[in-house]
Amino acid sequence: MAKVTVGLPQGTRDFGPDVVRKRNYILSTIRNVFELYGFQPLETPAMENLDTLMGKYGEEGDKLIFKILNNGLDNPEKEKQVRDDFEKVLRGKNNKGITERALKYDLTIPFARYVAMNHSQLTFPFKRYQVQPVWRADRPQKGRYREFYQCDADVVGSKSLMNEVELINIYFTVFEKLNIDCTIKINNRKVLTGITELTGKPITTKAFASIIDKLDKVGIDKIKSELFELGFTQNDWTKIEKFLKIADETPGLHQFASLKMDSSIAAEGIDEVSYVISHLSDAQKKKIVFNSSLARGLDYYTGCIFEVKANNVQMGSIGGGGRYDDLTGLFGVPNIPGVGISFGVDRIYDVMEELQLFPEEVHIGTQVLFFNLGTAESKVAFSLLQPLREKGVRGELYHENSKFDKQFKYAEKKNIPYVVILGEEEVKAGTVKLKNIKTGEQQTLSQEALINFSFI
RNA sequence: GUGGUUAUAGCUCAGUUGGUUAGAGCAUCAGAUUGUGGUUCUGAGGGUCGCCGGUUCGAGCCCGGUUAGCCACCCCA
Repeated sequence: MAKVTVGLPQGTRDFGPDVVRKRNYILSTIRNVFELYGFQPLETPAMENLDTLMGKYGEEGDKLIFKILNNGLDNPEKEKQVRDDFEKVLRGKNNKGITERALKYDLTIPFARYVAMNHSQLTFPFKRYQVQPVWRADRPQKGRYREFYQCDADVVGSKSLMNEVELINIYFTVFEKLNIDCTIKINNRKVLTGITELTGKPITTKAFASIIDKLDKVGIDKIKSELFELGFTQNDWTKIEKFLKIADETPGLHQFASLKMDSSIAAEGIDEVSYVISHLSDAQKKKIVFNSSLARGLDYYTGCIFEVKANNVQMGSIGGGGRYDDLTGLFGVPNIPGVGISFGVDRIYDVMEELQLFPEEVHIGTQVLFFNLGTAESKVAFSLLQPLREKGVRGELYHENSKFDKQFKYAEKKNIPYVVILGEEEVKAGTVKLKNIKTGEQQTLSQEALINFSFI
C-alpha cells in the first residue's frame, strides 16, 4: 500500500460520516430550540479585518488570533517595504503591510460588528443565533481544538432580565433533549465589582476576578496566598472570605445580605441573579448554582454571567455566556445592550461520546438495501426503490451482482436495518423477501405491500 | 507560550541487559460456501519500527534534534 505523506494542521480534524451524523444530531437539536424561542439565523465570514478582532479578548486573546498573511508579499517591487514591515512584526507589532485579516475567534464580536453596521435596518430587540466554526491558535489538549464550532444565541437591544431567563431555559431544554446531566453556574459581574470594592484595594475587577475564578480548581488557600502577594492584609481577607466560602451553595443568595448593605453595585447584581432564578421552575432551580467566584475571562461582560458544566465527566465548560452593556460601542454604535449564550459543540460531542448518550437511530442512514441479483432482477428492484424514495424512505440498490455474502456484509457495515431480496423466483411471483438484518426475521411480501411497508 | 509523555502492520498493542529473518489480536482479501450475512475453519497480503543525525562490530531498544498525538499549566468552548 502506498505510504501516506499528508496530514492535518495541528488541532484540526476530519469528520467521517458517522461523526458528522452525530454532530448534526447535536446541531439540529440546538438549532431547533433556538428557533422555538424566536431566534433568527445569521452567518458571518470566516475572516474579519484584524482591527475588528484585536483588543477584544484581552492580551492573551490577541496572541491566540490566527492572522492571515497578505497576498503579494513576493512582489519584487515591494520587497523593501515588506522587509521593513516584517521588522515591525518581529518587534511584536501587527502590521497592515504583512497581515490585515484574521480568522474569527468567536461569534460574539463578529455579531457585534454586524449589528453596528446594520443597526438602522434591524428590528430590536434583535434575536439571532449563529452556528459556525471559529479558530484559536491554542495548544490542543482534551476538549480543546484549534478549529471548533460555536453555537451562539444573543439578544441585543433589550435590558430585560427576561432575556436571561429565556436563555437559561434554552440551555436546560437543549441539554435535556440531549440527555446530558448538567449544572448551570450563575454569577453577576456587579457582584464581582462589589467584592472588589469591598477590599478597598487598587485592583481592577478583572484582575481580582481572574484570581478568584480559579477557586474551584486550586482551593481557597491558594487564592488567599495569591492575594496576599498582591498586598492584601488579613483584614481585607476577612471581609471577602465569607463570600468566597459560600460559592456553590444553592442559591445562597440571602447570605449576601451584608454585602448588599456595603455595596450598592453588588446589591444590584444580587437582585438581578435573584430575579432570574425566581423565574425558573423548581426542577431548574435544583440545577442552577450561584457562584460568586465565577468570572470568565471575557472583558466585555457587565451583568449576569453563565457557565454550563456537564456532570459526571471530566471536561471543561460546555457552554457559557453573559450580559454586555455596550458591545457595539466598540464599533462606534453606543447604547445597544445585549446578552448571549454559547454552546461548545465539540465538547458536547466528547461528553456524549464518553457517556454513550447518542441514540441508536443516529447511526442509521440508509434504511433499506435492495440486493442486486442480475440485470432483469435489479431492473424490477429499481422500479420499487424509486417509489419508496419518493415516500421518503432512504434506500439504495447494491451496485453490482455480487455474491450474497458481499451484499449482506455491505448492509451490515453501513448499518442498514432492512434488505430486500428480489431474485428470479420473486420476479416470477411478483413478490419480494424483506429481511430485518438485526433480528434475522424474514417475510415474503407482495411488491405492492413493500411500497407501503413502514420502515422505521 | 511553559512543562510532561508517547510514536512499532489499516486499528489496539507486545518486543527481555542493545545481538541473526520484528510478533499477536482485531480488521482486510481469498477459499470452505454460485439464493441468506453475523459464528467457525484454512490460507494470503500488509512494517526503511514517525523523521534526521550520533554512539556501537551491531540500534525498534541508548543519546541529541525535529515533527505529530495525548496530558497538564496559562487561558478557554
